[in-house]
Amino acid sequence: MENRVTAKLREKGFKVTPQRLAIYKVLANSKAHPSAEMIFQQLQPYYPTMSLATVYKTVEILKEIGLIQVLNAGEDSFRYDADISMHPHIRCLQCGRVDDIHEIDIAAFISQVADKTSYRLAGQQFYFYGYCSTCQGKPAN
Amino acid sequence: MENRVTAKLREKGFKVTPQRLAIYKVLANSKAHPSAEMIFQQLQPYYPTMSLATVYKTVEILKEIGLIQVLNAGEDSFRYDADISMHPHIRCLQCGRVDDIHEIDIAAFISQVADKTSYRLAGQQFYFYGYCSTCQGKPAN
DNA sequence: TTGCCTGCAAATCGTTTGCATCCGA
DNA sequence: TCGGATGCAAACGATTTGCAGGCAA
Repeated sequence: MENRVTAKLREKGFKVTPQRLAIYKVLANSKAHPSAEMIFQQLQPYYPTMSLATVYKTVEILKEIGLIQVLNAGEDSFRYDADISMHPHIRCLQCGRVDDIHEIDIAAFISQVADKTSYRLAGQQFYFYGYCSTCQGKPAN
Repeated sequence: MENRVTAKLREKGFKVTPQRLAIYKVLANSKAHPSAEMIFQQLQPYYPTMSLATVYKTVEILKEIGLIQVLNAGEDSFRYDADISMHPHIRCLQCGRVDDIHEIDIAAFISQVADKTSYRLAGQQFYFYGYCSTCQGKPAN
């Protein structure tokens, strides 16, 4: 896995640093779609001197070279996902968690859009909102 | 049109002010999905003393009472849409404009998701990205 | 060795908040 | 009249930027 990252970074002319590998690793091993702050917190124990700025600079690079995708699920911060396959996301309006939705056939939907629009399509993101199974049992919202 | 806004505001216990009507009117008459700043700029000539804070407070209320929806098309700011029907949006990666996509059958897609997820669904947003017809003719990206 | 990278701090920018005054009901 | 609304300025929080020292190649 890190071979792919290392290769891609070198291929695009970027240096391979421990920080960059660590940040990618966090994303690749997580299903939580962490924000920059969450990545930072998670690496804090292992890279005590790492800066939040480095996290931001790194995710920007990882996005540019196509190793991750950026999510914007209506929150005040961005989230990052190392799973670059085309899949919808869903965010719990109560606890804020963001989950993947897999095994959905999106092709028909996209080709419909491609037919209707005069834009040349380059990408898409689908966001659903609701209440996760844990939060459905809880009180107010 | 403003009757509906007036009625809804009163019904929910909010006062009807010129600022609120003006802000809604801007949204209702626009296809551009303006941000708070854009709404503010557009009203500046007619309401020179209006504050950006008022725009933010008002769109929050309009969203709460279901008169508008909030868009988050991967930019650094939110956009607002008085068309609360369920429709995808598309943003030009070159010039930044955001357009509606209508006449798309979304029902099948949504019911697929409803079947797959354990969430109780409450809403959704679909964003497409690409290059608008104007920008397709231009140079670099 | 050399230029890109990191980490720190300061700067930005969209958005929110506190508060005194104002105005719709 | 009176409580909610406005407008101003300050506060906030996420993200970006400038720069000096550090490290990958």
